[in-house]
Amino acid sequence: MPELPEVETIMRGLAPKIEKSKICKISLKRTKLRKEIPASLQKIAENSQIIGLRRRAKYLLCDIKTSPLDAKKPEYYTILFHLGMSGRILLEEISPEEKSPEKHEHVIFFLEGIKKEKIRLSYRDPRRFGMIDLYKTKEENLYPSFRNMGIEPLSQELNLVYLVQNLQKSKTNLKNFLLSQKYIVGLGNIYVCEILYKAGIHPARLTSSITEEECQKLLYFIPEILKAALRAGGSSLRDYVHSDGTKGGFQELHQVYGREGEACPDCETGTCPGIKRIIQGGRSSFFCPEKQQI
DNA sequence: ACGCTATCCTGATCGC
DNA sequence: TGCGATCAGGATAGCG
Repeated sequence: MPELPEVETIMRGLAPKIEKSKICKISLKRTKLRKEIPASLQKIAENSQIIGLRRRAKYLLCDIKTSPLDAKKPEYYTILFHLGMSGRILLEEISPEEKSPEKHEHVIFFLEGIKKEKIRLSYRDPRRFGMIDLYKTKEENLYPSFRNMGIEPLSQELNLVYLVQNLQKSKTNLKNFLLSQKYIVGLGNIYVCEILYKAGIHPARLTSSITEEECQKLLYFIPEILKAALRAGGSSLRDYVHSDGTKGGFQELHQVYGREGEACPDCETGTCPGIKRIIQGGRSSFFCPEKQQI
């Protein structure tokens, strides 16, 4: 389940290898993922140059500059990738003919790097929860996914005023608030569970009941957990791997996620009953009933 | 307008 | 051993 640290890690691994590359050919094996891949992708992006890679929320964005055949001005587009639950983007430095597509390999980009090397960039996604889309870069903020989207958790925008105001505005519990992408982006089930555990706040607490002191803990642990996950290269549970196929290591550092029944790492033995699991909004929440009281 | 629920999908795992 | 049931959950349409 690629969340902010996983997408950022993939982006950082990919960027130095494909920036300034030319997209020579795009091979579409299946066009229906979570939504239809636009039919214009090949026409617009083939023969374009990759200007840069970015991450926004859990989206990986690839900025391209087209190469019109006639004397027209180039146009700037962004190819958007979302990895859903099981998406991977894998980079291999091989010629196109050296490898036939694997199962669940839906799209393959054949690139030529700055040193004329051949690069095969493939999008694989067994569960097809991901998406690939295209829009004009300057119209990015009109793109549906980016309208009404919250702020980046590692930016200065995440501060006490912002958090207090939005917690008051919201009428849900803290787990759903952090997961919704409406206030803060990039957090998924794993990191929300880990953040609430370290902050010592029960996931079912109503947002309106969160004190200023608790806000300060959230403001500390949201970036802290994300940065620790980035240092470890993300969390590899099922499908997530880096663009070179290697795994992240943060799953070893999960304190509560997926650890129902285990002892709470922060509690002294005795009264703590260990990690519990509840369902909120159809999703598992892992927490310590001793540290995180309702 | 907001919050909640169902939906999409397949591989891994569990229980009989 | 085999096979059906269950679980995992990000974003979003649709409902109340």
